[in-house]
Amino acid sequence: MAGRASAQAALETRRSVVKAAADLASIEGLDSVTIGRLAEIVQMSKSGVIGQFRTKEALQLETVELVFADFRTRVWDTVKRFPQGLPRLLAACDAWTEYAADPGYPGGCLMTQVTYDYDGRDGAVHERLLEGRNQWRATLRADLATAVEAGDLPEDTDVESVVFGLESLASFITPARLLHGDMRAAERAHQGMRRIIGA
Amino acid sequence: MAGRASAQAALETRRSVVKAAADLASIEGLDSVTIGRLAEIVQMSKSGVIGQFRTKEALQLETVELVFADFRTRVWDTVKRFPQGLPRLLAACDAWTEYAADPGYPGGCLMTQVTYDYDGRDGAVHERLLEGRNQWRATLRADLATAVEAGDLPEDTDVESVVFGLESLASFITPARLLHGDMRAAERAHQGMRRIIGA
DNA sequence: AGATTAAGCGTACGATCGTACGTTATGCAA
DNA sequence: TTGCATAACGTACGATCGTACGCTTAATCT
Repeated sequence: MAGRASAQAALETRRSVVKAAADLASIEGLDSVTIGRLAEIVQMSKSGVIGQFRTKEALQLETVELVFADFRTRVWDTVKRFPQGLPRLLAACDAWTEYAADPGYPGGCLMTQVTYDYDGRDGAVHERLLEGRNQWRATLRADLATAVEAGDLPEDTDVESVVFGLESLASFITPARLLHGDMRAAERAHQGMRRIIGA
Repeated sequence: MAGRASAQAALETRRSVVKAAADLASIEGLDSVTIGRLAEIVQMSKSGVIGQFRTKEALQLETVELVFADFRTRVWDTVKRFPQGLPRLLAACDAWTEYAADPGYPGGCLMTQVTYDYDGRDGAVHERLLEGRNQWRATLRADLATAVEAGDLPEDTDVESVVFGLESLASFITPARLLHGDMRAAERAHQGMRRIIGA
């Protein structure tokens, strides 16, 4: 069935391609995702796939956007109603570890995968990734600062190091699960987070 | 200069290829390393490069072997003289974070890179990686168990979760440095490790 | 109804991928 | 000194890569 000019159907096509790209990327890395393999998965021609995005980098960027959207939905949306400070921080630890343990992608948490894939590269994906992660870091920092001000955390709390620790623990859930077969990775990460926060 | 049959010279060639592969892999991932690019770097023909290893997977495995050798030299060899238990564990934290911060590869710690690249894949590299990492984990577990027995750590220490925490923190040094530009990532990891251990 | 727009297809391109093969040149053993 | 093993070469192969182009077809708008 060639050539339905319905903008709505096209949008659905885009989404299915991006979803397939995310699935593949979670296993092999976003940079190893190939137009040809995507075309096979979504049962389209290569030109039909790339035609939606004009360039591969645009497809990668839209995939990253999906990752952020997922993270926002699964983590931020369940936490934003909590009062800023220690309560929201602890709620974030819950939602965050839960998300990393069951991210909805076959190869584990795509946020983690993309982070380690593009940390040492240049380009638009690297830049967008950094921007998105910084937004989350800012939230964590705000919660920590508020918690310290409120007296819920010790005065000498090293905010930057705590943020580092939380991100570390969340990021190791995927390899612990996939490589070492650790099915309790999420709860270990959660336990570590509490210890790092030191509440 | 084609065809020197000196086994010694050939060994040097192998090493230079593997070294180049490690350098490249630290940036783009081991799976993205290409015979052609390696040939360019070491100034050889593609067939000359692959001829040393017969297959690309063999080259990848030998590269992983180099990574383990480096880790052994830089971390294990500097801590193995310490008495098993808390002293060796703390020494390991020092050497480990130091290594991750300055691994000698342009794209950061290759051990980390390979871990996140192959955690969700099948194959010989995945298997070898798991084996190598498990060896290190066994050492950490032994130190923790001894430390608990000796009364240096609390009785209720969750050994497995502490191991998880230490590996997490070490693994996030590279992305913190490369992505977020955090030049103090190693000391943050070190600080976190002490907290996780809870000594 | 006719014109316009755009989704998706098919084909083709130049590059590069990993690997196989035969050749050449060298060092070492007989 | 002759013969053998092998390091490295050059070439070639089939696949696959990302992308460009033109065509067909269907939905939308005048």
